[in-house]
Formats: sequence, C-alpha cells, structure tokens
Amino acid sequence: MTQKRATWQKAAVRDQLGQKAGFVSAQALHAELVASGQKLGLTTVYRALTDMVESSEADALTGSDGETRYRICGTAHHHHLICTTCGKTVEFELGGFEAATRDLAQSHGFKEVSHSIELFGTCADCPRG
Amino acid sequence: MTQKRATWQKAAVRDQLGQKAGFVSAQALHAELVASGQKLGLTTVYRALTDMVESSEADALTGSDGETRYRICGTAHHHHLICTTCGKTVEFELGGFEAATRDLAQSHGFKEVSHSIELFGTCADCPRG
DNA sequence: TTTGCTTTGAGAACCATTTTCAATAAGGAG
DNA sequence: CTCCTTATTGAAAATGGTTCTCAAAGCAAA
Repeated sequence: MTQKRATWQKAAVRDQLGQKAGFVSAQALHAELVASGQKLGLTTVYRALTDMVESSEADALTGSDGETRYRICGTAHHHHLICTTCGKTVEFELGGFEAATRDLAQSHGFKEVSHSIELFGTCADCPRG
Repeated sequence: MTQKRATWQKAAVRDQLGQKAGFVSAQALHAELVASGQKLGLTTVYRALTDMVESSEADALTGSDGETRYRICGTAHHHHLICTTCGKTVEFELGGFEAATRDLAQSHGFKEVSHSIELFGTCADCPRG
C-alpha cells in the first residue's frame, strides 16, 4: 500500500498557505517560501498542494488566465466570495440554492450534477478603480 | 480608429462554432476546420474566438485543465448546464438568485460583484459510468 | 496602381504545470 | 541506534495551451 510520509516541506507549504486570507498560486507560494529562507523545490510545492486538494484540506480555483490558485478551507461544502484586487476570500453556504440547481438540472434530464459558484468583487478595504 | 474587417476566416470560425451544441476548444475547432478543407492558422482561430467573446457573441470557459472552451451564445445574461460526457450545454437564467448573491456580497462589504455559476452533470442521452 | 491600413499565419516565445530519474531522507524493524 | 525499504525530493527537461513576432498578403480608398 502507498503510505504518506510527513516532511518539513509539506508542513511549510501548509503553514504558508494557512497564513493567507485568499487564494494564492503555487508559484507565489514557492517564491514566498524561498524568500523566507526555506529552500524547497517548486515541484514539491505543486505536489504538496495537490495532496492538500485531494484530502480536502484546500480548494483549488483555475482562473481564466490558466493559473490555478489554492486556499486552505474547511471540509464542508461551500462557495467563495473573492476580492479581485487583494484576493481576500469569504466562504459562504447557499441555503435553498443547492436544491434549486438540482431541480433545474433534473428538469433537463441531467444526473449526477455538481456545480461551480464563485462571486467576484472588490472588498471594503480595497480602493475602487 | 481601429475598424474590423470581415474575412472568410472569421466567418468560418463562427459557422463551425455555431454548429456545435456545447463548448469546444480552439484547438479542436481549428482541427475540424482544417480537416474540412479550410486552410487557416491556429493563431487566426484564437483571434477570431477572442473577438467573438469581446463582442459577446460567444462565451469562454476555462476548465481546471487550463484549456479554454468556447460556445456561441445569446447576449442576455445567463448560466450553463453542461454535460461532462458529450459537452451538450443548456443555457438558463436564475430568477431571484442574482439578487441574493448581490445582497450576500454587499453584506460583506463587497462592491462591483460579478459571479460565475456553472452546473455540470451527465445528460439524458449519455450513458452513466 | 499607389498608398495606408488591417489581417494572416508559421514559427518562436511564454509560462504554468508535469514528468523524469538519480539522490535523499522518513520511519519501521531489529 | 542502525539498517533497510521505499516514499519523497528537486533540478532540469518535457508538455501543452496560448500568445507574440513580423514579414507577406489582402482590402479599401484615392
């Protein structure tokens, strides 16, 4: 069987990501870690993040620029309200909407429906263009 | 001022995209056009698609694999219900939800909110795994 | 036709991400 | 603690979608 081993590299990635309020790219995270004196490879950061997404410790979000950003998250099902200026992110749940989307999908004959819901805007702390 | 010129290449891309029921990648579209005897460059296909998105003739959707797919669409604001097997797509609107998201965002101090809402599933015509 | 523009497209450049693979280190066994 | 076994690491190369470069080509007006 394939067992997981704990390494300081994985811990460092988890810690660094945990200090951020919003979504961060693997590259940015790697740059910060290196700048703070922790010498690890970019490849390792990618692997650590992928592991965290698989174990539901983090969320991944691929933007229209093709870059994937990551964020620590709770395990419960939720969505995000994201500041496009500073990246700050608020998690929220969506009461009756979950059921509404399921009904809508079923009315079109779709099965096994999942959904992607993200809100973008400018938060109170960021100046507006 | 910069004026747009109508070319057979742009028309070909628009026609080919119009024949598809779901989202298609630029690469796939280019391959189909070339296979059907129309000799045009991949760069041109990208440019034509980008133009169509800017003029709201098409929607663009970047997946978690980093590949962007395109689809002809009406100009009204809408969302998509997408079959992950065959790619068939249904457009829908979302009644009170638009207002609900705006309220939620404002309650967190966010301004200028936009949202991304897509539903994924398996359509009635596709076998289930 | 000449002039002045926009468009085209082959190939190079970009850039995030993944793969390769030899060196390294975690963690259990003894 | 030491020795193994094997997962992990990371530098460099490969991948793959998308964009840039720039010379050649096309369209429109004069």
